[in-house]
Amino acid sequence: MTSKITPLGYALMGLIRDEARSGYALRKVFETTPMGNYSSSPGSIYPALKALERLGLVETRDASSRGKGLYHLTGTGQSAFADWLRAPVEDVAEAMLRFAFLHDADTAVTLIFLDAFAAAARQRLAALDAFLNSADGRGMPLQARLAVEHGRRGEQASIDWAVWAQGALKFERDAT
Amino acid sequence: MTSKITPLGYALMGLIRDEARSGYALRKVFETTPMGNYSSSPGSIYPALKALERLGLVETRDASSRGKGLYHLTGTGQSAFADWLRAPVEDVAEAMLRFAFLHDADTAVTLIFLDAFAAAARQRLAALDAFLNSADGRGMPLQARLAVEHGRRGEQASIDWAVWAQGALKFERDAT
DNA sequence: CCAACCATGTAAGCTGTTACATGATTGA
DNA sequence: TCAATCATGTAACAGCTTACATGGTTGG
Repeated sequence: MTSKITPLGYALMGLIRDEARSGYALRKVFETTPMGNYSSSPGSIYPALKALERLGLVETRDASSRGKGLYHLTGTGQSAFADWLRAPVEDVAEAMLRFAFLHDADTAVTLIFLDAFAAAARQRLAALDAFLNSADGRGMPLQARLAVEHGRRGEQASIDWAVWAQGALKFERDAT
Repeated sequence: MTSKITPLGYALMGLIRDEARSGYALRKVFETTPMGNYSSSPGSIYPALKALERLGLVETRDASSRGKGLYHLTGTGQSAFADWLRAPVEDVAEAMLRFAFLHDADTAVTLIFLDAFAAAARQRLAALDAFLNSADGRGMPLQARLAVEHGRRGEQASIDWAVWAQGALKFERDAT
C-alpha cells in the first residue's frame, strides 16, 4: 500500500508528469483552470507536495538558477500514477480527474474507462429510480422529489457524456 | 454569528423540523436515502447533534419510555433554519439540500430560489465556456477538454432542471 | 520607488472518516 | 438462545480551509 495518496496528490502528480513545475506554477493551475475543483490555496498544495516528496513519488531538481525548485516524477511516482489511472471507477470527481490525465494512454484503455464510468452512473441512476418508486420516495414532499430528480438528471448527463466522448475519441483515432 | 453550522447540521435540523427523531432514526435516513450524500455514519452524526445541542438549536425530550431521546428544534433552531433556507445560493450540494427543505415555504419563495440557482449555474457554465475558448483551454489535450465538457453538461442539466422544476411547482400550485 | 506579482511556507482549527466499544431488545 | 438490529457513542487520525508571515523581483 503506497500509504494513501489523495486526489489532490494525484492531480499534482498528473500535472508534474505532463511538465516539470514549481509549487507556485502548480498553484496557478488550480487558480486559473477548472482543475481548481480539486483544490485551492497554498495551505493544501505545499503540504501535499511535501507529502509526495516524503513518499518518494516526486523530487525537486534545482537545475537552473532562478527557476526555483521544479518538481519531477520519480520512477516510483510514475508507476504509482499509472496504477491509479487504471484503478476501478468509484468517485465521480476522482474519475473525471483521472480521465483528464488519460491522454497518454491507448484509445482502447480510455474507451474501457468510459464504459466503466457510464456503468457506474447507470447504477447510481437506477438506485435513485428505485428510491423514487419506493414507499419512502413516494411519501416525500414534492420539493424533495424534485431534488432527487436533479440528481437523476446529473447521472443521465454523465451517461450521455460518456457515450458522446467515446464517439469523439473514436473519431480522433480514425482521423490519424 | 451563530458560530458555524455545517451542511450536515442543517440536514439534521431539517429532518428534525419535519418530525422529531432519535439520533439513530436520523442515521437511518442518511443510510437509506439519497440524503446519504450529505453524510454518513455515527462518527459524524452524533457529534454534530451534540454540537447543535450546545448551540441551543435542538433539544431532547425524553417524554416517553422506550423512544429514547427524541430531538426537537428549539425556537432559536427554527429561526436559524429559516434564515439558512433563505440565504443566497452558493454551493450546489448545499443549495439542493436547502431546496429539498423548502416544502414549507410559499411557492413564490421557491421559484425565486430556482431563479438564483439557475443563474449561478449559468455563470459557472459561462466560466467553463470562457476557459474552453481561451488559449489555455485550446491548448489542452482532447481528454482534458472532454472532462471540461462533462462539467459543462452538468451545469446545463442543472439549468434545465431548474426551469423544469419551476414548471412542476407552478403546476402543483395551480392544481389546488 | 512602489505596487504587483513571484514564490514558499506555517499554525490553528474544524470536519469528517475509520474503527472500535458497548449494551438492550426482539424475532426466529 | 442466538443473530440481527436498535441505539449511542469515543478515539485517533487525516485533510482541508483560513489566515497569516516572509522575502525576492520586476515593470511603470
